[in-house]
Amino acid sequence: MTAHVAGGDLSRLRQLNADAVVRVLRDEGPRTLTELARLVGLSRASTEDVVQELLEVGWVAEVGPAAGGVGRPARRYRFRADAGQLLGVDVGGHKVLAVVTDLDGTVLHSRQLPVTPELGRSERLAAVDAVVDRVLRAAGLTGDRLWGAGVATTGLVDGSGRVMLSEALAEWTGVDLAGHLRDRVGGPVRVENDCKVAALAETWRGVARHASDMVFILAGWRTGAGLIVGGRLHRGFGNAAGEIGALPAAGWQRAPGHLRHAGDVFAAARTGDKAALTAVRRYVKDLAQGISALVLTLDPELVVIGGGFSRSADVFLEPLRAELDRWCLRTPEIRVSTLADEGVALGAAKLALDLSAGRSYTRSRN
Amino acid sequence: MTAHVAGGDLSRLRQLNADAVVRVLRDEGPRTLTELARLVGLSRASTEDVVQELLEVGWVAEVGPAAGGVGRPARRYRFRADAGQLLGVDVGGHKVLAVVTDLDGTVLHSRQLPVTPELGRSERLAAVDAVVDRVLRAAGLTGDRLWGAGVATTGLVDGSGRVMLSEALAEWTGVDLAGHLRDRVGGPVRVENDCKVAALAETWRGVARHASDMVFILAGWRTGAGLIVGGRLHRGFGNAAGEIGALPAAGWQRAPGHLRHAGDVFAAARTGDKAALTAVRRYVKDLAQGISALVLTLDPELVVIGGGFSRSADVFLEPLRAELDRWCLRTPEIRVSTLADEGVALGAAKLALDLSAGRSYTRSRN
DNA sequence: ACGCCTTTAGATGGAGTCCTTGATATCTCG
DNA sequence: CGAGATATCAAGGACTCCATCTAAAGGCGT
Repeated sequence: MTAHVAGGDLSRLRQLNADAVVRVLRDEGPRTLTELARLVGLSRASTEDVVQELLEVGWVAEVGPAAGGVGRPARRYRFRADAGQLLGVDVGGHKVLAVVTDLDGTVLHSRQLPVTPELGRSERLAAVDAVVDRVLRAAGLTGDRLWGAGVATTGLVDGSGRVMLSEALAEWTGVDLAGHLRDRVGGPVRVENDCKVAALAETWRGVARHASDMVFILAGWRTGAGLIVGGRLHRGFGNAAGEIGALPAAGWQRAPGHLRHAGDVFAAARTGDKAALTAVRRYVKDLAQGISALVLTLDPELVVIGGGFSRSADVFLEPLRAELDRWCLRTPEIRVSTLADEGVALGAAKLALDLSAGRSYTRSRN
Repeated sequence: MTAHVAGGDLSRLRQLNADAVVRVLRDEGPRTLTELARLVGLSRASTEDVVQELLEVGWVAEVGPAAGGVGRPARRYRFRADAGQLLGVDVGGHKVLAVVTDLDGTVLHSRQLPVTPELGRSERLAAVDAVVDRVLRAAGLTGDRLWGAGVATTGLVDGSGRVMLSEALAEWTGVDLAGHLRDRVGGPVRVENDCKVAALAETWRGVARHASDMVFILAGWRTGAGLIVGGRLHRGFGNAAGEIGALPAAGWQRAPGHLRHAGDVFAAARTGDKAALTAVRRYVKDLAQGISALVLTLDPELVVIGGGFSRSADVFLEPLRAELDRWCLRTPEIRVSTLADEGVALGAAKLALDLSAGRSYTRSRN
């Protein structure tokens, strides 16, 4: 058992207060000292001291005072999202995508390469290297300047960053992705399943920003899920949480198969094509079985639909809602992801950010 | 959004350290100052100061020094479980059970009354009053001496302690249980679903003490589940987490029906009775569908079987394990609850304890 | 332009908590 | 009975937070 948040030194208190200040500035935007003091619950004097230290270390910066208002103009401070950069990599079957983001999750640079599911292990790793190389060059960064890197890929991933099982990608089981990346970037590296980090991305920058219990559905030619429980990514004891597709009653294995016959089924369905509509209906029926199992288990506030099919959500969202109503005690709100192709990579960057949390807020003493 | 653990006052630091000391003494048993200091990470002098304060306030007590050993004998301190008492009430269909426990969850007194599912609302409430009355009298306590009270009952319960929906108990939907109890006991009162609190009890005093992700199954004439996720009870957005029985593929509604025909099916199955074995097999099959949906969703470390049938677990545990192996990616460890009839009431007491957490550790400054 | 009002900036002293160091106390072992 | 080991107790110093006071910097009315 690790030590909880078990008190400690005086410096720990300062750490907590600095963390609170940073969090407020990050979440609420630029604030004056007086506002900050009220929001974090410290006295003005102490807040000033904390901010002074954060200024020196580079976590915050001063912005021009707000115009208007009575009294002496207050200095205003903002979170310095540009204080560090994060790398997020999405290693998929059909593309490898890497992004460099700032600490707020704004994508600064993005590069990708097309690949195929059949590609061999070393070729895929080479593609990863190439994409990381390019995006770092575009950002004008070397790997050791990064605060951290996150990698997302399909399949089960173990705690050390090794791919334990990947059915969709050739020669991918057993790859030590974290080890591979660690040689190329400084800072910590973490590998995680793509559905899981996509869920992270939705709570960070997506449509689930204020949900503490959320189910993310990756809807595409593969189907998967990522769970946010109690505000945190839920991995499960063996990192296999959310793998409801294994349940035969949840027809996630066969679900996308219904869509395979026509060319662009969704477009056809939009025009009223009977066969396409039937295919979509079948797809939704299978998909809904799995989602309702997840929803009944967790009773989330929100279900977010992402993945490749999400851009056609207008076609199947209503049928899905109706189908869920049949099974769920309380059908949660359903929203469609707006993060497009970058969702997974963005979530990987968030993984990196969480990893580098607890970076020192305090100036090192002499 | 509530304020996280957002730093604050100096006194907050003392609070955290006192909390750490109390937790260590509670979890690890009596310790000397030197051991305590190492375990909580404070200096010896500071630890001494904290313990001194806890002694004055009554959270800890001194015990005789350990015999043997070289050097000056160290004073030893223990957590004072008897510093407060908790009330836990289990309002079920067939019995109403109330316990008074100490802060460690040791049951000091226990009283129960038989009831029937058909009993009217006011009669059931009268039974609750009677049982609470008796157990308090047995403990020599008045209601206002209690630190808190927890109540568990079947059905969905809302945040304010009102029963939103109960199908098993007559006239029970809409009862304001918390309000009813609040008139009779001092301290905070909380109401929760019985499966959920039974899960709590298992992590407190049962077989799941060190599991942070656990699925509790209440197996009886009703079937239900309670979830521990990330070390905490997971309630869900609408307090309906774990209601997987609503999924038709999980045959939890009909599962116990298979057992209804024979008298004591489990006893018969134990003797090799064919019909009984078939009934049990069918029961297990239905039960396993629901459990595997929960397990695939959460990937818990542990599944705990409780409820009335758990005393016959020897008959169905192996078939259940085998059935789960068919569906689960990784079948978790399965254990049988040892808390017997008192599990739910004990969990209710834990509910009360969590409620009164954050009670002051510090002497009030004049 | 000048003074008044309001709000913030910056400085000072005090209180609370923790740490380090050293002196003293008590037990075991030889 | 002394040496060694370990614990208790006390004093001084460092760090963090708070309350309070004075100075500064704007807007606004005259």
